[in-house]
Amino acid sequence: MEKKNLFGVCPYVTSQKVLTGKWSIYIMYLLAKGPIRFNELQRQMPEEMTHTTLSRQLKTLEEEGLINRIEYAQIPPKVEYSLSEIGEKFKIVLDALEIWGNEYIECMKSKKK
Amino acid sequence: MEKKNLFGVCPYVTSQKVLTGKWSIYIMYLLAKGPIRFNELQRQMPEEMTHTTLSRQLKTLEEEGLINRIEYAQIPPKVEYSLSEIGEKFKIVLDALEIWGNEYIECMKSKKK
DNA sequence: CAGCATCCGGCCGGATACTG
DNA sequence: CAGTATCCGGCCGGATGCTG
Repeated sequence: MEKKNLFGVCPYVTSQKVLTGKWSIYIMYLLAKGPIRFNELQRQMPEEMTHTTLSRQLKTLEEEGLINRIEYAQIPPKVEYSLSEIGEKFKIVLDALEIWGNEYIECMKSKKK
Repeated sequence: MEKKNLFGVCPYVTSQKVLTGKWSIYIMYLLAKGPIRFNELQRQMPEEMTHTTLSRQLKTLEEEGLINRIEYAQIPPKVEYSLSEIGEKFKIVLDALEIWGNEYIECMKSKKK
């Protein structure tokens, strides 16, 4: 039996692809709180990252259709990012990740002793 | 304010790290069905991948504590992989991913037209 | 303020070959 | 059957500098 590329077919393979970026989950988490501007977003990221990197990640997520980018025609420029419709639905994944992530952290702590 | 590495603190950052591997989600999905042997696992993976690659991914997941590796002392060798306790709890994430992944796939289909 | 162009280095996954 | 050793190429993220 021929093996196939299941991207766009299997939900797990597809999700994996979307979540590959080093920051995608955290960006989605921040956007889930509401629309946010570029610089504010960068400030809230957990680790230092250049705007180049953040910009690239956002562009990828936008191309994947997870987020919306709204540009206001003004000086200085203002751009707001927000979750798209399908991005909003991603919140159930975020919820699950939050629960599991906390359990995992606890689990690791108790093993280190 | 100093930015910090929130691995082991923030559930999202921690989860992201764990899910970076190109195959991690699908492996977890297959293991969630029950214990499975190495070769059988490889056969069920969606795309062709060498055993070297699979072996490395499994080792990583094992080091992270998500899966158990049980080696049976026999010839020919037999090794079974299964979810650890914290790995079992990961199922809620898998469920969320399955739901969202399918919605995402549908969403993309309708946009391509 | 937001973004792009470009360069660079490291890491990760794939391929091949060998071991018990 | 399962795994390791080694090499290699590509991709992705980080750094820097320029644009409107």
